[in-house]
Amino acid sequence: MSLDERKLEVLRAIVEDYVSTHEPVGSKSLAERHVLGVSPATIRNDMAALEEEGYIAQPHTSAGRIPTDKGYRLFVDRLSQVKPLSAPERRAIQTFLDGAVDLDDVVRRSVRLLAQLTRQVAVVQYPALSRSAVRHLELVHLSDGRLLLVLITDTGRVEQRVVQLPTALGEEQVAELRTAVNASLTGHRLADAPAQVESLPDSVGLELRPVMVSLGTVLLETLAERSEERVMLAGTANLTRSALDFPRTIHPVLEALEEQVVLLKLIGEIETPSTLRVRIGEENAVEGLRDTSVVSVGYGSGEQALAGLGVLGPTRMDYPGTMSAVRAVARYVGDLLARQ
Amino acid sequence: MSLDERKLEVLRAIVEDYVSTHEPVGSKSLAERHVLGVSPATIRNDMAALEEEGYIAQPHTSAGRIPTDKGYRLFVDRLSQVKPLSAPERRAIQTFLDGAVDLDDVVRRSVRLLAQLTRQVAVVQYPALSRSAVRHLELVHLSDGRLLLVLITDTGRVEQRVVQLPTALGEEQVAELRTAVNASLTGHRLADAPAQVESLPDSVGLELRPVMVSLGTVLLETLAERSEERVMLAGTANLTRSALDFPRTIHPVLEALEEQVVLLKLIGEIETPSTLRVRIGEENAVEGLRDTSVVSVGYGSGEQALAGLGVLGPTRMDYPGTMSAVRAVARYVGDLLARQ
DNA sequence: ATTGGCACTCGACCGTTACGAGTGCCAGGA
DNA sequence: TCCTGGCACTCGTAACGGTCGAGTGCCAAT
Repeated sequence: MSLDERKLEVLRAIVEDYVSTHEPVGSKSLAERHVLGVSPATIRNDMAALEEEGYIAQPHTSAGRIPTDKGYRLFVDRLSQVKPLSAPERRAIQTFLDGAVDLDDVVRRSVRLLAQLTRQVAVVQYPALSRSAVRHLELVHLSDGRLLLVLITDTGRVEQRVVQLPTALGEEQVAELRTAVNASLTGHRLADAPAQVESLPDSVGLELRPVMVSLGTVLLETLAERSEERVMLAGTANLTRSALDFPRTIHPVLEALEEQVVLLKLIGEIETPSTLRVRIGEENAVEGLRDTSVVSVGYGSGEQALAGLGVLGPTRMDYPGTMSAVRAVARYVGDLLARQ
Repeated sequence: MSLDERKLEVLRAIVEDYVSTHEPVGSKSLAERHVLGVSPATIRNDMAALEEEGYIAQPHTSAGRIPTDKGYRLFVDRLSQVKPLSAPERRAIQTFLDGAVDLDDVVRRSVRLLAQLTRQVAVVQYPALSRSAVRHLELVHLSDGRLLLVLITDTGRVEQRVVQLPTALGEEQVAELRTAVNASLTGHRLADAPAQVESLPDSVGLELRPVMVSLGTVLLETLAERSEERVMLAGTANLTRSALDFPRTIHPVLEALEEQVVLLKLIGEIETPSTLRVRIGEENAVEGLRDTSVVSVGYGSGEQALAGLGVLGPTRMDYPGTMSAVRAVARYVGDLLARQ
């Protein structure tokens, strides 16, 4: 039970060495590479204790020790201090992101940046519709009794859906609809949309009410279906940099990454920005991601996060470095979107 | 030089066996599994000739033969007949694609479908802007002297860019701009946009001309930058299904797939629809895709292709099956977009 | 032109051995 | 009580050597 100061120090040393060398670490090399002030024999005793407690394990009898998920967890919680980024790194982030011309570009640039900085797989979620506000709603009249509904949010997201009309419309009627919809929704958060949509039909002439109803339905549908759905991925190739990272193959990992739902589970579900979350190995409920860790965080300007972003890599990753990179990128992206 | 009928038959048998077993094929097993009417010894002679001509090769002395890129090429050009899809497959494609609600959805569904049908990596390019026509242009006035330009094409693609205004504008002025821009561009193909944009400034009042100029500039920029740029990928996990498929690792392949430019080179550059193109191994100019083949085709309703789609897999792939799946999906997608 | 026979090549497989990194334990010392 | 050097032990890896067999090329006979 008792993990005194030195044992923790030994665990830290094991994690650090294992992360950098990718090989089980033994008592002798530990004593050489770190200033622990004791002999290998003493370290061996500590290691035996750490193994007893489940923080480290031996791949086989005559090998050194590697950290377990539990060991990494302790390391992340108590032993690591967030490594600040270097000045050039900060500058690189800034200049790279500042060049973005629209939301797509922001997301694309940040996900690439994150992949490059951490040398891992990066995931960035688009700002959730429900947490954005309506900037403008546009109705475009298509040829045959159909209407294209274009929704533009204050974070720059654009969603479109075709609405099948119950009756054909004239241009002036479309204009009336457009005015009414914008009057009641522009500036409002989309989370409040259901209430607003409720009262929409009352704002137009009698003969337009059925049209307004189907418009409202489609709007709510879009909100429900696409609310959190979009994510962007980069750096998949980083998974294969060192073949030793994954016991069997990376197949299950790639499969998991193809599932949007899974990605959203990993990155999403974030309420307040800038609270880093680290999920290590088995802590990922997803089968197939048992040998990976996920570092994620919410981004956004205000109190509430707009969406999440993060990084996925082998359990054996550089946690301090990854954590600081993820946090830094999230901050910049949040600021950037606030300035839009 | 002379490749008589039987030698071709032997080559076909070798390709078919190698594709299905993934192992070098020898003369004896060839004689057993195929009705060639001759003894293994004769086949050996033919194989020696085929090797002499460069159509097959031996991994090492005491092994069977495998096809070379040149061998696959001959197979694709002269020996394979496109395998028609089964009725259930056709139906599956139809029902799966018909459920799409907008362009994003169409692309997402087709790329997944293609990956699933071929069990390989699928790539679908968004309809090229330059080959689409303008359905509507919307201008949304942002707070501080900026304008959001939203471009909607007849294929359902939506692009947006923020325009930095030289001077602040009133709502009526924005309306004037909107009317003018739509009047001159709606219905026109975007390939003709440069000419149209030229004359835009003349269509509005004097004081709006500088604004119109910057608007035109941004429009052309968007066209240039994003014209062909967007693609969607699926089925990356299929690369790892059989570890034997790639001599070293799939790392270079994954890296190549991360580069949009590379993907566009593979899938794009297509003028007429429904002409299948097969690029085998070394024929891909891209370093890192030397062990893969790409089957691609243009899709679109009319004479000219809107964009391309295709599939990437190990050189040792089921060419007839892949080719028919790619062609079928392209047809359905083309029809679907024409119906929009 | 085709075929059966035959000698040859060479990678895959398997058991043996040697090596060495790393461990656990123990007895002696601070 | 805690630390340390010494030592026997374990076990995975690498290297070696021998066998096996699939597959070949060649040749003489049909």
